[in-house]
Amino acid sequence: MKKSRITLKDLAKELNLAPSTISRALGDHPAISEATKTRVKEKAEELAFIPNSIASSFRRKKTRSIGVVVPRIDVHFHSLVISGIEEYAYKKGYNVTIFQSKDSLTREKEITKILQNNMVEGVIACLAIETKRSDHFKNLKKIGIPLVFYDRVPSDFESNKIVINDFGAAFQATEHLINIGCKNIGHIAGPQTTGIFKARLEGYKAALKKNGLPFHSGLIKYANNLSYEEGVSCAKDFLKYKEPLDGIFCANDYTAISVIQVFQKADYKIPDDLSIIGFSNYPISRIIEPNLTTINDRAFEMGQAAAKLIIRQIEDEEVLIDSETQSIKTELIIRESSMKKRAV
Amino acid sequence: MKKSRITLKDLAKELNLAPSTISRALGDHPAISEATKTRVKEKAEELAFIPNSIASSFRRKKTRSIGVVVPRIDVHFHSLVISGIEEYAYKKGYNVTIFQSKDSLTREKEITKILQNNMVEGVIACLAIETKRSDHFKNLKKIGIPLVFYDRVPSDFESNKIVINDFGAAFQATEHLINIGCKNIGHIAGPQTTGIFKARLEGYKAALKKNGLPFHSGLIKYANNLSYEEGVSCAKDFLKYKEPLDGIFCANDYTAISVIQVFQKADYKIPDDLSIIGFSNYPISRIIEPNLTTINDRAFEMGQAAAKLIIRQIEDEEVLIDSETQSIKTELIIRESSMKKRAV
DNA sequence: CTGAAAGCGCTTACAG
DNA sequence: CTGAAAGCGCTTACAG
Repeated sequence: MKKSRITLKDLAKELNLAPSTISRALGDHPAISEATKTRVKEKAEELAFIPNSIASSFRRKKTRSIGVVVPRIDVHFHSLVISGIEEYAYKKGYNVTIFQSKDSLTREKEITKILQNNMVEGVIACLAIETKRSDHFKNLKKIGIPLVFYDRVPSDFESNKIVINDFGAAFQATEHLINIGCKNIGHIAGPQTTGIFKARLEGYKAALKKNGLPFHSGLIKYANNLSYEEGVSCAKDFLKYKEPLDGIFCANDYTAISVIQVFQKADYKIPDDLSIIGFSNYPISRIIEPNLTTINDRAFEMGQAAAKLIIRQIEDEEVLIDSETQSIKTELIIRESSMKKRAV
Repeated sequence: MKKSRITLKDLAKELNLAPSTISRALGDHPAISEATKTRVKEKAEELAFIPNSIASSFRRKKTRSIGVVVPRIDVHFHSLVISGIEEYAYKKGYNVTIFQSKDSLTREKEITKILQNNMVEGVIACLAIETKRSDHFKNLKKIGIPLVFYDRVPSDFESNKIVINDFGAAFQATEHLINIGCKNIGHIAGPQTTGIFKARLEGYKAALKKNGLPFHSGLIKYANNLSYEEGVSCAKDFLKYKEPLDGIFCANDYTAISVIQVFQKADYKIPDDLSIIGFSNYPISRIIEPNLTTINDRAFEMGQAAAKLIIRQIEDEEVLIDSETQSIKTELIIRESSMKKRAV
């Protein structure tokens, strides 16, 4: 199947030059005369010479390739992050190789093992849900492969991180509900073993406290996967709460949509009777009726920032910074589900 | 930054064996004694030896890596396909490197150029919308890199393809509308320069014809991107059609959801007054109310099939098949938006 | 401005 | 069952 391809040496023979000269001419080395460069490049074009980048990578010990480990590619948030990574990496001449942990610790360990084999110059990762301790990533760091985490980041060792201010975003969302007049505000929370969901819950609580609103544990429902179905069941629980809620802040968009639908069926007017806010700005949030107020978590920008940081780490000879955390600015997108001011 | 790593040679010296023996022991070569294998493997473990896979790739001329070119990673359909590719490739020990054409022909050409440099052993691609002629992919084929297309496949040369039967799926969807009693059935069509959307339109027409329903050009609206917004505008046009429609088959889910919403606002009961079918089974289709009847296009399975086919092509020494087209079975998922039988 | 030479870390055909 | 040797296709320090 494979045809044998033209090499530098072939080109050299053809032109009566040394392979080293060809290599330098093609690489626009300043010491080579313009005349030679032109000759070489024309011949290369003519013979359809394509440099063997594997040989080059091997020789230089640089693959210009970065590895990305995500829980699942088909989760919209991650596909946006990957898109941002690819976008920036492509501009800088880097390849992006993707692995899915499927949220399995075992698989994540396998992947980090594979990634040690010199294939990639840097790794960007979001931890699997199952992952509590991240020693397997420490191994990568130990052999000198730069590492950047995003979203779910390790808490058990210092590393580069791209995050958003989950606490602040949740605080802002909750305070927005308070500002439009909500008094009984519920929260659908994600698994509290994951830092980001813990922070969202804390932000919610802090906003209540700051504004002198009472807090009852019954105002919080926990959803392990924050799935649409779990959202439905949380919303039904909220319906049974001792006094009617007038605001609900949800840790993601899917559960927020469940709340809209369940309360609409119970003859609540949204946003008049109940205001709802989600998190992530999924495409569905601007399609559902009423449109959903939500937090833009800027997944694409997170990906770009991660790529930028990892490439800087790869290319900087002297890295003086041991680790770096970048917090990406979020944005509260106010839509119909929290529009109306209510009488106070 | 980079620490210098242990090599085969280091291991060899340590154990007083030849590098070739180490290489074979680690690779479980049958000629090596069990005793030696054990010694070598233990030492390798002890010194945390990791084979340099770039050196190995270079030597063997095999990278165990496949390139994937998609229009956009963050389009759910493609992220599902990629997920399927990664899933199968991972099991087989292949890496997946991703490129986004952003639906730009120029960028797609750049990418195919990059892919010629020996980095990948095979390429899976979905053509950019802009791409009409695919000579740039022919170059890959010419230098012996196996190629598999999915979804948007080239019409100007023979190649391996993973597709669905768009004609048949559209036919089935339309006939389902007819079977539940619809008489005036509209269609929101995608750009007719793309084969799959043409086939969906043809399938729609064929079903009308077979069942003796009249066809008027006013029953078809064209949407270039099949975006939600375009869907809204098509739906508004349908509202003005000379007689009321009782069924609409849409070339994707987003436009179908627009139709649901626009007609609901015009006081249509769905599905009683109007039945609606989408295409692709996006997550939103089971969340929107009423739930959307749609075609499961099995994107994940397409990805798996593409990966399987490309790996077979890479590994088979003697390829007797010049090109192969696999058609993945689709499924009509009947939900609320087309549930009700109507009086005939 | 150009060339000869060494070598990156593996693998494999050949020899014993 | 093990080893010596050659070589994959580049790049680069050194020499002239």
